[in-house]
Order: sequence, then structure tokens, then C-alpha cells
Amino acid sequence: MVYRRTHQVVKRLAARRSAILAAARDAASDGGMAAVQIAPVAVRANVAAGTVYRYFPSKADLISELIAEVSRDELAAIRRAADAAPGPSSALAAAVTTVAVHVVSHRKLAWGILAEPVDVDVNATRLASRREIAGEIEARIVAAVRAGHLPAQDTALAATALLGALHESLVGPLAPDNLDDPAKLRDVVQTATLLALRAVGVMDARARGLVVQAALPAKMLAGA
Amino acid sequence: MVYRRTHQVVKRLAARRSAILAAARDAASDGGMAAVQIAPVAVRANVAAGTVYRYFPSKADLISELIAEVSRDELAAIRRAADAAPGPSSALAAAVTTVAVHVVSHRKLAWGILAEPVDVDVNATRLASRREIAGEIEARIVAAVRAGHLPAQDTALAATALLGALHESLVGPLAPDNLDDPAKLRDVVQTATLLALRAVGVMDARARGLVVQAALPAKMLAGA
DNA sequence: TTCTAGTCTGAATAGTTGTTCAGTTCTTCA
DNA sequence: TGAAGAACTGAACAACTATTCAGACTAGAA
Repeated sequence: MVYRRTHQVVKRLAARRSAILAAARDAASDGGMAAVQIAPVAVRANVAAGTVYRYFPSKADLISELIAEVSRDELAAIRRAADAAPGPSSALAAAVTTVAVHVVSHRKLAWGILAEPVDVDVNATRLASRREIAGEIEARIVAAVRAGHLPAQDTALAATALLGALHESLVGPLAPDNLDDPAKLRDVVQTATLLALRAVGVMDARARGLVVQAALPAKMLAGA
Repeated sequence: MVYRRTHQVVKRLAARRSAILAAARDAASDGGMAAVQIAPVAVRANVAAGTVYRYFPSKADLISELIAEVSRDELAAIRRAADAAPGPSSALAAAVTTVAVHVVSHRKLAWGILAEPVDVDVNATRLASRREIAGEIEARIVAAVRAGHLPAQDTALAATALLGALHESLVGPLAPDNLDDPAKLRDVVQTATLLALRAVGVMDARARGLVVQAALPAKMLAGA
């Protein structure tokens, strides 16, 4: 044997794979999933189109991995925020605020990950990712119900509806568009979070308090 | 002049146009917007592919008209239900229930109309239709706020979030799937409606009452 | 019946984009 | 340095579909 993968090569290959994924993510951030086409992604990653196929068997695999990666990040952020909260209601509010901040910060990407259909079959991956995030929200709702802060309810449906309300009001086509202004952005995030919390049965007055508390990280992220 | 359009011909042309639109609607109901392709639609309508282009300048126009037509029907149904209600809160509940019943009854079609991107540019039409429906819901929210039944709020965002919650929980990928059972279907519609009403600030207890009242037409439609 | 203009047909065309692969370049190691 | 294997390139290919258009067909008027 006259050729073996050295550590250096392994690192380069890994870096290239990451570069391709990052290029896909950039493309999706700019123009949604429709912009994740092999040729443009290859250009962004500084490789030839054929090279993409040395790292991903097909476009579907590339997009699946992109969705999984973004969702993994999202889930981790939600858990981090919720776990840092003092009680179940605050945890739910923190989780919801985190989702809200994330989706408004990367609207095109969020739209692509969440809803925008693609010509290839990535539904399984997308569904799994979505289920994980909904599951995390549902767990927080369950905790709040157990603590007696929320009425008993169909928590799965509630989690789904809650996410739907956030997504639609923040990244959907009817979402407000002048979100460059940080103050306006914070308002919109707070309002959407308030709506989401009320949907699952948080009392209006209490919800307002939770939102104000939870919005702190939102402000921080928005400023970053 | 040796040829003029007789009444008979005019009627035949109109009928054919309707047939093409109906075929498109059927295709969308079966397989979403992706299934609305010229050749299959032409087959369904019993015409040749080329004939479609004698009635619609392009696929985008066909789909735009399909969206407009479906939305028109939807809007009319919402208005009818809301106007028949005794007060602003009931009207809102009736409007929301109507939307819920419609989307669960035609999930693929609703998904196609609402969210599924198509390769052609129909965003303007889709946006306009969506705005109309959101506007109608918003008007009902405004009325309920004026009557003192709901807290003051950003009604535009509230209407959008409300629709998002409904759509996501009823036609989204995480929506429950065993909706063939009418009882289950009614439950889901009621639960989603309850969530939507609570989101805009209807008190839990009151919301439950409104939902039960408004669910009557839902049951009727589901049975039909 | 026959002429004419409108209507319909469906095979051919054209544009788009994922995928392949023969040839080239790079990396390792004797 | 050179041989061998791995990685990369990018033009060519393939599949899918919206759109066109020359010819066939139909309906109306004389």
C-alpha cells in the first residue's frame, strides 16, 4: 500500500464536508431551500459540482443533513434556555422565546427548514427534526400542567399549535417585515410569545410577566 | 363575417374553462400543488395539453385562479358563519371553527393553497388571498376587543398567529392523522379552536363554551 | 354543401437542474 | 523522484415539464 489517509487528509476532508454544508446553509439563509442547488452550493464551497457527490450521495442527503444540523442547534438552544429557568412556567416561556428569536433571526432559513417543500424527498428527516422540537416544547407544557400552572389538555396538539402560531406570525408571508429595528423586533417577539403562551392556557396577566422576564436573552441575541 | 360565437359556443367555452379549473382543484386535492401539472390536469379535464393554454396564459395563471377561487369560497363560508352568530365572541369562534373544519376536510388542498411552494410565481395571488382571510379574522378580533371580550392587542399579528396555530395543528406534518373517525375529527377541531381562541385572550372557561356552541356546524359538515 | 374563422390536438421544443464519469491533479510512500 | 491510489473537475447526460405551433377538426353563415 502506497497511499494511506493521513491525519492531515482526514482533517481536510472533514473541513471540506463542513464547507459544503455551510455553503448549503448560507444558500438556504439567502434564498430558502430553493436556492440550495448543487451547482451554486458547489461554487460557494469552492468545489466543483461533482465533488459534492463525493461527500453526499444525493441532494436529498445534503438537505437532510442540513435540516438535521440546524434542528440540532435549535433544540440545544431551547434546552439550554429552558433548563436555566427557575420554574416550569418560566422554562416554557424561555423555550418559546428561544424559538421565536431563532426564527426571526434567520427567517429564510427557518422557512426552508420548516415548511418550504423541496423537490427531493426529505420529509422523513424534516418530520423527525420537527417532532423533536415539538416534543421538547410538549415536555415543557407537560411540566407546567403537572405543576398546576396550565389546564389539562392535549399537549401534543398544543405544542404543534404553539409552534404554528410562532412560525406563522414571525416567518410566514403575513409576518411584519420591518424587523431591522431591534425595538420593533423585540416587540414582535414578545407579542408572538405572549400569544403562544396564552394559547396553551397561561393567564394573560401571568403570561405578560413571563414574557418580559424571558425576553432578556431575546434582547441580547438581537443585539449580537 | 361567416363565424360568430353563438350562445351555445360561449357556454361550451365557459364549461371547458370550469372543467379545467375543477380538474386542477381535484389534482391539488389529491396530491397537493405538485400534482397540478399541465398534462395530468388536461387529462382530467378531457382536453389536450395545448388546450389548457387557450384558457390560461400559463400555469402560474391557472394556479393563481385556483387559489383565488378556493379562497373566495373559504372567505364566504367564514363570513356566513360569523354573521350568523349572536355576538362578537361567538362570531369569532364561528369564524375560527369554520376555518378549522375547512382545512381538516381538505388537507392536501389547504396545504397546497396555503403553504406549498410551487415552481411558478403565484406569491402575489397567494398573499392577497391569505391577507383577505386574515383580515376577516382580524375584523372579528377587533369587534371582540371593542366589545370588551378580549384584551387590547396587535390584532394583525394575533390573526396571523391564530391561523398559524390552526393550520399547523390541523394540516401540518405533525397533525394527527387518524381523522377518518368523525368523533376524533370533531375533537381535534374543537381542541384546535380552543387553542386559537385562548391565544387571542379568550378566557379558558368562556372559550370552552364558545367552542361547544360553534362546533355544531362542524359536526354537520363532518357528517356530510 | 362549402367556405371561413375559431378551436383543438399532441408531438416537438426548450429550459432547468440533479447526476455521472473520463480525464486531470494531488497525496502518500518506497 | 516516481508509482499508485485517492480526490477533484466540469462538461456531458438524463429526466422532468412547461410551452409552442403546424396541422386537423368544428361550428356558423351563405
